[in-house]
Amino acid sequence: MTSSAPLSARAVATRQRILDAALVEFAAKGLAGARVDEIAARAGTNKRMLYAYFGAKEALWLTALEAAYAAKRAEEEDLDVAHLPPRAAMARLVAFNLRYTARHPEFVALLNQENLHQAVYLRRSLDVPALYSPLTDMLRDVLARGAEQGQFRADVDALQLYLSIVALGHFTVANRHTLSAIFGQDLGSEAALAAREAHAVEMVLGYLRP
Amino acid sequence: MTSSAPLSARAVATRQRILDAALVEFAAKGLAGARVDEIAARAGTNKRMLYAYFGAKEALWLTALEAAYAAKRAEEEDLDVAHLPPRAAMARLVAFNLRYTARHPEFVALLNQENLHQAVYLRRSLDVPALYSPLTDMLRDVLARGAEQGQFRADVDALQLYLSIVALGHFTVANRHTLSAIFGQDLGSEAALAAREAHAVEMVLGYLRP
DNA sequence: CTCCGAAGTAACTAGTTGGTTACTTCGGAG
DNA sequence: CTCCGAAGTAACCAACTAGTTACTTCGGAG
Repeated sequence: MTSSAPLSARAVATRQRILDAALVEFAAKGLAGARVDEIAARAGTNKRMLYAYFGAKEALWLTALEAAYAAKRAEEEDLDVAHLPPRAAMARLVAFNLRYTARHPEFVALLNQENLHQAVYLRRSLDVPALYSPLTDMLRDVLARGAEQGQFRADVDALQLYLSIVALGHFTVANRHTLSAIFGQDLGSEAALAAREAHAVEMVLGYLRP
Repeated sequence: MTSSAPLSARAVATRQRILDAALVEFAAKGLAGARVDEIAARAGTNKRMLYAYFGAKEALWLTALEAAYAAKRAEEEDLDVAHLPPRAAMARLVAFNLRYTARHPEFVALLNQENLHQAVYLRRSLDVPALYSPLTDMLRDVLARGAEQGQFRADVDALQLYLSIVALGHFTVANRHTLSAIFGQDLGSEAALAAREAHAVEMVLGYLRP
């Protein structure tokens, strides 16, 4: 069990390096395939300290997962679309989400792994509200404003649309290796991402057309 | 290395039971987390025969993955939309894909795992064309017919649309556990699937509207 | 009934790995 | 400079696991 006393600056730095290294190793190898020695080595520290701070491999996994959710939430909170007209705001939300997953394939990998675990670790998280995406509230607001102004249909299920927006971004990142093996194209290039983003935005806006 | 002589009916049956058991275990635990003893036990056989037929755990993984792709391809080949009007045909393709992944979460799990491996095993497959989905060709045909009849826009990127159709079905299955943990809803119920299907069809058709 | 390959059993090997113990060394605060 | 907690080192343990070996038993074809 980790100490609950406040950590010194040096201790905080070591802990953070372990967490960063864990993110890389868990994203590349999954929980079962990740190696504790490898994480410690990548962090420039040792197993002793890893166990001192995190207690167990599984506890490190959950902390890394929570940190990944928190990082996404923080970027979402910086997203301000309230001042944009509805269509531009919606395009912004779709593009943000697609680009976020493209920039953070490790987040996508962790989600996939946690679903393999049937979200067993996530359910042990004590901070579930922190996992909730502010995107859903922004989406509701933009949908309401769009409908009021006659730019969007009024009968949209916000949860369904949220799932679709996230799906459009998530899927190609999650499957980029098998898709590349089959279609022989690099889906991670800037050109491919730009095409993907344009398509996703058009798809969502096409759906919302009254 | 497995024997290349034709197998007896009994041998074929044992091999198939091992493959079926492997699919379950790999889908639940991933390659690194799966246990060979567990696969053998679930198949009602033993490690000796597993190694006799497959040679190594990784070879079993690739064979299970190829079998999963082949099973999907076989069902896709049974899908006949050529006689349907374009909109109905497109709705059919979208619904088929969404329902296929809902019925086969193990396929989704294997894809996610293979992307974790960066498709290293899939690239060793000697039968890459078998992995190619007939859906893409059907999609091109339906898009062309729809554009000819003025029911679809004419400037659609078929690959982008294919990725989106698959994404709409794949994502909620791939993330059903983390989404349930966060949103507190069972996305696998028939009601949820029906809502998801209706939404996905509307989204694609909305996008295709001229 | 016989025969032989399939199938099964059990022990084994060699290596791996999460986690622990028992120290020594380091680095920053006072 | 001293002190003490952080950090590191190295050996260790116990359990696990992929894969192998050396058999025995089973089951179907002839």
